[in-house]
Amino acid sequence: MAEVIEIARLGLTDQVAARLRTQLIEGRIAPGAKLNERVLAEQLRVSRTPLREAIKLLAVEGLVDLLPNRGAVAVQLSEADIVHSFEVLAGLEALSGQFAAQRITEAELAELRALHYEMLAAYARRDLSNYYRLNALVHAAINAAARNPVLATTYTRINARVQSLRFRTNQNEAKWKRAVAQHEQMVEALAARDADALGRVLVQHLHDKLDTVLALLRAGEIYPAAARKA
Amino acid sequence: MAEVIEIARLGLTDQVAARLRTQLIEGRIAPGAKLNERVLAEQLRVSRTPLREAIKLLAVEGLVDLLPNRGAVAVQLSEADIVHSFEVLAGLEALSGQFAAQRITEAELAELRALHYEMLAAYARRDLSNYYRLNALVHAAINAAARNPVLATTYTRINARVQSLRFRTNQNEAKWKRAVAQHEQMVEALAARDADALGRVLVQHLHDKLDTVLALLRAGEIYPAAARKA
DNA sequence: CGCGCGTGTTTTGCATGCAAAAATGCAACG
DNA sequence: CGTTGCATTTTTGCATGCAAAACACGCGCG
Repeated sequence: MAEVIEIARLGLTDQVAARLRTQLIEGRIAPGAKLNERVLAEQLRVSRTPLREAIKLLAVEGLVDLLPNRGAVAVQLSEADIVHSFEVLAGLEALSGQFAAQRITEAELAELRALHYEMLAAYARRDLSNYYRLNALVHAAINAAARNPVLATTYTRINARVQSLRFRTNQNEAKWKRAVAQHEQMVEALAARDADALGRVLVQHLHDKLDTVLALLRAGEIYPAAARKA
Repeated sequence: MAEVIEIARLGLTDQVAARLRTQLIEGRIAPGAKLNERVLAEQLRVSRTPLREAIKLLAVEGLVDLLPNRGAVAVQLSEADIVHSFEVLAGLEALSGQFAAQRITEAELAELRALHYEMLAAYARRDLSNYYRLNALVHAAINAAARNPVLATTYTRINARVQSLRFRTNQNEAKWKRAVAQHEQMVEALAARDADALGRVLVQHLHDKLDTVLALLRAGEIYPAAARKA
């Protein structure tokens, strides 16, 4: 809270935490993989102390699982974990949407529209990587418009857990089209300041996403049998 | 996630974190107070290493503020922080209520009623401390009935930040009566499995609580001028 | 009298060392 | 051939040591 203004370059612990977080979210450290302190410390060129601190941070964030006296492993979400996470994410997005609908400025709305059109462009080109990037920016813009930092960080933290799963979805053309249509509705609802409509669209959007992820999970495409070591 | 079954006694870091967390929530460490590593390490009879790790955990949880190269201080919530926290808590409670209304069992409902009546007894006796305890148990029971551990821990974590404020409220008879009436409505809505009604009551309940806290804050009764050192 | 500056002290941040717990390998035994 | 027990090795957990940054204080200067 009460964020200090100074830019304060962060300590080693935070740098290490950031690097590991990225690797976990992007799946570069496979779910279920054991995090060996000595090995990671050498890889990252730091001593074990800041590394250990970073790992504990990530444990609080829910990205790694801490086994007492036996180290840490990258979390491997069960189907139930995924459902629970999406349930909360949907609730938080709906909340975010309601606030955003009440609080968004014309300038923010204009920027959101711009992002939306860029996203449509990426969709038209079937440019998946840019689509993802812009998609994330749209949701971030809605969160920003909600003017609630607590909500924003809470959402971000839970979202991080399922981010790696979402990386691998959306090959399906029909679902993609539907997702784009929902984004269209989001912008409309925001323009109309219709909080309830926006909430409904966002919940539905997340629900669809959950379906996609679960389908892939059940098809065994997400956790390919044994998790290899990091 | 994927909680291991073994009871695994926790390490020093977690014990220290738990003790500090309690002290912060109960206000025994005053908001704004600086946390000196050497002093705390002596008080808790541990070396600085597990203490430092614990402090960083609490920073992620939002209970302390970390100033790079200058240690940690117990968070002192601004009015905006409080409003933001309550907005999210209300959203999470509403979500929790919706799930609980759909998923609560008869046995759980019976236990909830029992807790509710115990709470009424404490209210009748103006037994504030038991009222608080039972009040917390009622909300915990609703969270449990929602069958979503992610939601439960998210709620608990954000609630911890404002817990110390809630400790000092409810002297006001009229507001207390209103809070009890709202609890009555919660039980009714749950019995009727009316998710929307429950959600509305919970949101209103939190909103009233926010009003109370803000009133006290503005009266200067919560952060009494200068925060003394720990 | 106020303000900047330099020095000594404190405090944080990180690396390293050491002990305890867990994993591993191996051999003896059923 | 699998299993159990023991010794060795590895790995985690905590304490301590050391360097750098922040702080405190007094002195000189304007």
